[in-house]
Amino acid sequence: MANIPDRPTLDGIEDRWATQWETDGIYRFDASAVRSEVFAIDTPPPTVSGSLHMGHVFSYTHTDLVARFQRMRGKQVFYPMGWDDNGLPTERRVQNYYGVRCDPSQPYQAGFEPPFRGDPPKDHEPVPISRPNFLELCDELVEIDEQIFEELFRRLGLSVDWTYLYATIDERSRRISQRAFLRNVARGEAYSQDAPTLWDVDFQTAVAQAEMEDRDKPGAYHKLAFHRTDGGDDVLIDTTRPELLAACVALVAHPDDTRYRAMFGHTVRTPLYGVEVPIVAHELAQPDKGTGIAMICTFGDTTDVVWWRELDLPTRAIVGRNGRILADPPDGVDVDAYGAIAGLTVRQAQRQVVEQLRESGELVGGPDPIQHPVKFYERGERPLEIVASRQWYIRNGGRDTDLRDALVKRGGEITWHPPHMQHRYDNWVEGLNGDWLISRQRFFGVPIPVWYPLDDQGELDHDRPVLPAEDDLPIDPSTDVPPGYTADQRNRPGGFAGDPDVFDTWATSSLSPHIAARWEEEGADLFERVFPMDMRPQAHDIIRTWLFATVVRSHFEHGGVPWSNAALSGWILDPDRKKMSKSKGNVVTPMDLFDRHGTDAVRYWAACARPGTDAAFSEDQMKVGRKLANKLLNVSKFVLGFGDVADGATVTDAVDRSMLARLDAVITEATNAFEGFDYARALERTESFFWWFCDDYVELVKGRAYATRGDEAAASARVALRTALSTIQRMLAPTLPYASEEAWSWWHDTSVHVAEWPHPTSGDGDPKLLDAPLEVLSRVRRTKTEHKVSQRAEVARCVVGAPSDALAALESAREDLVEAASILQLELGPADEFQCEIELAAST
RNA sequence: GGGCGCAUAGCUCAGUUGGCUAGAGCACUGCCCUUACAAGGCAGGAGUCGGGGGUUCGAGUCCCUCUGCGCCCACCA
Repeated sequence: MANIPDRPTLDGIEDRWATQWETDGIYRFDASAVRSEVFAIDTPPPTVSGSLHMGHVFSYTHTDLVARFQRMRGKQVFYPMGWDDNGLPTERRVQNYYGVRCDPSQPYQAGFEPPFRGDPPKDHEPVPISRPNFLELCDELVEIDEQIFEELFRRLGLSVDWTYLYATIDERSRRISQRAFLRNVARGEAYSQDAPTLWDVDFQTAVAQAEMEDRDKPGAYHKLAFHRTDGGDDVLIDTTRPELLAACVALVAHPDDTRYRAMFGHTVRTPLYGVEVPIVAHELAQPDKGTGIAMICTFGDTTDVVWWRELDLPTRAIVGRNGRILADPPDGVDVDAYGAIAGLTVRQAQRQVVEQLRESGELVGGPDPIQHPVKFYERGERPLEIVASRQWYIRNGGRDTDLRDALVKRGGEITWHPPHMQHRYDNWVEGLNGDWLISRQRFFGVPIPVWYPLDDQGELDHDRPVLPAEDDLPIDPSTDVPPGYTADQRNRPGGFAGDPDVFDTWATSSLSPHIAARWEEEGADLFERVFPMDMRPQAHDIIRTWLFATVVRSHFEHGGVPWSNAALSGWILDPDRKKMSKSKGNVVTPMDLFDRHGTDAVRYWAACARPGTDAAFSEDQMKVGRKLANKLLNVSKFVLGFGDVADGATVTDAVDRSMLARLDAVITEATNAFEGFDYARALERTESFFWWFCDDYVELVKGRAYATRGDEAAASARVALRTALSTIQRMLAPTLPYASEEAWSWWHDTSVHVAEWPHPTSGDGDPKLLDAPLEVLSRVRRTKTEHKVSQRAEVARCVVGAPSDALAALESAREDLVEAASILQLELGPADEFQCEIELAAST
């Protein structure tokens, strides 16, 4: 018997065991394992440009629970970690942290020192710096942030193999991301196109459909009079965007609308600008909206894009990439009227146009305020505009029914936890209305590995992109020179130009299985050992982005799904059921909670939430977890305190066999639950058995175990106690890795986390045998409580009547019962129904 | 407008093919220093299972319907 402390404690065990696990490498993945021996996890790489919050603790714990279970089941668990550090969030953080902004027109400054490191004053005007300088600061800051993340995840006890750490901006990620893209290009799955695109005017980048969200904003209907060229009455239209009047290319009504049917084919002149535009018909026009006839502008919204494309209308763009009205009007637009809005922001332009319309008398109604949904970039502050620009796309079924159907079918090949999350996937894929826009006009990202030839006039030829060889990856087309050219031909007629854009962050993170498993990297055969992976854990709000994008990439590259299971986690809510947010100042830092309650306790709280359900933040629940961990140490001390059992000692007593039979049922249930990713159910069953074991079984057999009735009787109890303890320690190990390891270490040389997950003992005990004796014990306790005496007080006489089955059970537990309840005289007799009379001894 | 989920004790939630008197923890109250544990243990009160209807010998559980809350999606006139 090794070293059981006199006073077991949870204090200090976390540092000790975290260090030991790292030293022993117990979470190392065996890279020689073959696919069938592996359980592979596609860990979500967290965005590092922010602080870690309880949501991270919550969902990453869920994954770790499954990982630990699978490891104990004998699987080689591939459990990598990654940082999603490329992309806009990091850029924004760098701007705010150093007080700079990226301006690609600035020259590079060697040894540049940023004006601030953390919290520039609010009135500080960001210093424009070159792209390379900006990227250096990005690299510097993510390194700091990643260090903090790693410390937290280690403390949380994630059984990650840290040797497989990756970052989405690191060289391997860039190479794999570019390689996969080139394959997509080669197969025709990726293409570039000049087309109307959702555009954020502040970040000045294109935005994908998946990053767009509706926000309810106030707006107003303005009723405008268009003048018929054939001399009829004015045509009245309602619009919320009068500032786009100069971009108007047509009016549109529903083909069946009798009010307007006669006008189709005729033309009107726009107010203010006097442009002649046709009246056209299209089914998307809604007769019940506004006056039933709408103006089509290039481009006011995505419907305008559809009309423009399907009705083959001209283009009159007036909004620039910076969100301001272009300096020069489109052809045919009245120059004087247009001059009043040139250079204004969209908002200013609206006021100006309304003023002009009032003066001209062409504003015949409104503004009438309304609330309506407006499209925003999810991180943006001003409404999205639609501008025409050349962008790269990957096909995703948005323009191709067959592909869409195939991708929906792929979704069906994944097992979803919980199952109803699949609806969100189906819903999203079926509602796609365009291909996946992957290029971004940003800086800190994986460069799009493409150059374009310049013709003799210096015009870009986008139709014949120059691609790098795979062996040369990763490349940066802004500094690297394409094959067949020399550096001095850059941006010269007859030479080449590099694509200035980077990939959207999802375009790289959609390859997380490939990056983690080093797909097609030199000398690596890891990928074949782990792919397709077993589990993709992630939050449900990024089904439409990360999950779907990963399926798309895998579908194209491998013709299959990237993983067999998707486990979706829920949100953390305030105790008052609102989504936790930083702004409300109610965020507690995870480290602080680890310190106050212990990591196991925090993990316990997370483990209590069923997969996919939202959970309330609850320190009370953590206290329960703390109690459980504490109890585990104490009961371990008690059981192990009897010392080693003699060789060959077996469980002979029916009472003990009954307890083990109950335990077997719990093992089976917990195992099945865990196999189905339901860590919460597994814990709940284990935990409730555990408390029953401590409160009832242990109390019942305690005396016998002390050898009050001889060594042979004691041996049965001791063997049973140790068998149960071993099982319980192992079953609690995923949830309480620290306390379980601590208690396990008192009688084992190796870690509980690589111990074998328990199997039922397949004994022949009767699980119901203990019901009647424990009922008597419970009644005795109640009687003592009611009479306000100590539980140690003696029972002078206890008369129990019971049916034959229960009577037999009581007989077999008689000695244990008498001792545990301090019964002086126990009389058992047959009765039709259970009855029990208790007579306390005269007060002591 | 379409889709999905939730509603059980004051609070957080179990309740998996329909089946004894609906459970647990927290909180609350009372008792007990019982040699594993007082950062503990034992015990207690507390619920018209959101409303209504139906199927059934029997419904928290299945069907219909209504209400409330939440999430996802949707062409901004």
